[in-house]
Amino acid sequence: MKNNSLMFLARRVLRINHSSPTSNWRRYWSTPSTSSPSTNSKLFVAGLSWSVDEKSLKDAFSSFGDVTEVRIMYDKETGRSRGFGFVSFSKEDDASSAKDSMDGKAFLGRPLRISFALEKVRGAPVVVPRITSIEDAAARKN
DNA sequence: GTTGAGCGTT
Repeated sequence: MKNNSLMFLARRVLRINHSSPTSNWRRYWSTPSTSSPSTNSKLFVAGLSWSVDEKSLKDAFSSFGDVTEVRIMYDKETGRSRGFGFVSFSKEDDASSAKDSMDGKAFLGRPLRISFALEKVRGAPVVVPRITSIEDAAARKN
């Protein structure tokens, strides 16, 4: 029937426009560049009170291990904290234990939200996966 | 004197 062939074509179009590019976009957002988030020794710390500075943040995390870097993002104009920052440990083990025990815990009146940081490096080339057309992949198979 | 999810260089 005519409708059957139309549906067949429609399904193929949907597969081409949806399935493959979707997985490419997922990979773009979930794979920053280098290491996987689970092996990251840098923590993303949000939920900070606006009165928290880098010193008090480092003091709070130093009990879990060697803190190599503490960075809080400040507003460019007002100079006040933006409420989140990054804490690096020399050992991933310490970062992991610090995250486990500090995540959700209140710090200066606000509950902390901690997760492993994405490896964002200024000047690093952005890895954009090539959008491989499904026709090429299918043609290569044959 | 304020606001409240988030992934970056003030």
